[in-house]
Amino acid sequence: MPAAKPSRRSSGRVERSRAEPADLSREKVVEAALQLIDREGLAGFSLRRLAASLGVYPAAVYWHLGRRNEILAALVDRVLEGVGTTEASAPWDEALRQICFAYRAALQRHPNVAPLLGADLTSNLGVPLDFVENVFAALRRGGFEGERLVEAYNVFVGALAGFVTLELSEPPAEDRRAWTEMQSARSETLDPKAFPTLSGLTAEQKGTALVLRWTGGRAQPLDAAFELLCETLVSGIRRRLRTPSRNSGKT
Amino acid sequence: MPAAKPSRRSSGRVERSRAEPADLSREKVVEAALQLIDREGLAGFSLRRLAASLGVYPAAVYWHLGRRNEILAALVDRVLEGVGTTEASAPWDEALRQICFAYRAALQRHPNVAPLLGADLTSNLGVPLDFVENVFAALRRGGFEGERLVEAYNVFVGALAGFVTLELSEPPAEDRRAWTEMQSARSETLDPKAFPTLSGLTAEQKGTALVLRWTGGRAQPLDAAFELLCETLVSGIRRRLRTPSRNSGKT
DNA sequence: CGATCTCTTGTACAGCGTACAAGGGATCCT
DNA sequence: AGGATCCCTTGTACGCTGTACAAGAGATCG
Repeated sequence: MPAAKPSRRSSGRVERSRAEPADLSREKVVEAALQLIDREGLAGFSLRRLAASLGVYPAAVYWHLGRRNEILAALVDRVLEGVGTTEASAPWDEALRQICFAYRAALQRHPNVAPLLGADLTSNLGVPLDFVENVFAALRRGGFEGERLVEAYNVFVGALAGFVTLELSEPPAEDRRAWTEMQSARSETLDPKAFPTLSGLTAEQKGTALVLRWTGGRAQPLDAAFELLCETLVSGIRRRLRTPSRNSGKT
Repeated sequence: MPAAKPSRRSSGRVERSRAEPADLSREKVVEAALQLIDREGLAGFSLRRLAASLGVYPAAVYWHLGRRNEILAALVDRVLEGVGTTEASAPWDEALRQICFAYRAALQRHPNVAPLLGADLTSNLGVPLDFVENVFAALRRGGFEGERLVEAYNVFVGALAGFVTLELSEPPAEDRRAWTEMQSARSETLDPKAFPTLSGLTAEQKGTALVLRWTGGRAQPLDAAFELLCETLVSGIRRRLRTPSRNSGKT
């Protein structure tokens, strides 16, 4: 005898008249997931909430997208769409710069997705291949081959993705205030004996320094640092081209 | 009427004779948490499992360490212990290099902790301040002041921490095989039209390239890439010293 | 000897990811 | 026309999670 209302053990569904067709699709679910995550953050995202936002039972979204990880991968793919595209005519270092800025811009549009890219190998399945292709292509145009090609690629991608994720990370939405207070207290009450350099910093400096800051990189983008990062990566990689390869005379 | 055994609704505790004193302490709990995370990975870590491994009810560990986030912050602090220390006599760029390698070595000892540092602002509370202090101190010794000091710091810390987290991230432990197959299938069946550069790579190259690889950075450390990253950061930051500051004539 | 403090027990709540049997409704085959 | 087949959704269930809190044991102190 099924109860008239689910009442307990929240079914994760919202009222919806039976007449409407629901009519889900992969794209619709991904779009709804993105909206939910933009609104509530990654922590506030769950299959049940996603289902509820579509007026549907959890297993329905499950059917279209599969497990949680696959949903997130699809999300990553959606967010990074087109991030790899560069002007084919651009010189290789210029192409790298374009990719840097496009990547960051894409994540700034959906900053709550950023954590997925920094820490979770799972979501790598979602990274669009043209992004990878174009980084490799640019480096090859620049003159990299073999081992050193992959090295340069890893440095570029690792530093870029890592930096952006770190920049965009936010304090936990729930106890945001407590966290903020604790963090700013920590950096105000520094023992000048133990931390001479740190205690010499101005409050504004501490407020924008990566580990010390008590606000996420959304409110305060680290634009100057990011530009410096790009230039550093490009020039460091270019510099590498000039150093002799161990195997230079081999082939 | 309490049941003789907890039986259902697993209490998260393991059998332990009442006589033993438990006798927890902050340090013991942190140590147990670290062991658990080393063994089972971050996903397999929960307050209940931690409590069980100590033969204690969950609320007991709660009492000593507080919420989950605070436990994780304590963990980060524990893992990064001493990572900041440099020879005071070392020139600034050498000090930065030392910090790079010490940071990576610390996380390689406990790779499952890595995701915490790349993505979660929460765990920043756990980063030891002497790490921050010494990066700042080195950069200041190098000649950085004001805005550019913080910029250089952010580039260094962001790229370093980001890269290492990315390098050490692993596929989800549960369906590791399915994931591996899917990922390697993806990079073998590349359309050479759409991805000419990628499909020209050897299997070994694809297996070590950051987004494409189907194995984590623990089995295959990206040593060469990491060294290149360090040199790139140091040289890029040094290069910055030579470029004129916008406000140069101001003060 | 009783009060206070420190630490642990025991239980509860709401929410989570995942799984699966069942069924409605359209479509297609014969 | 009627039945089988497929696509998609409903319902419900299981075991797990973080967090909370009242109650009590045991040591310490006045």
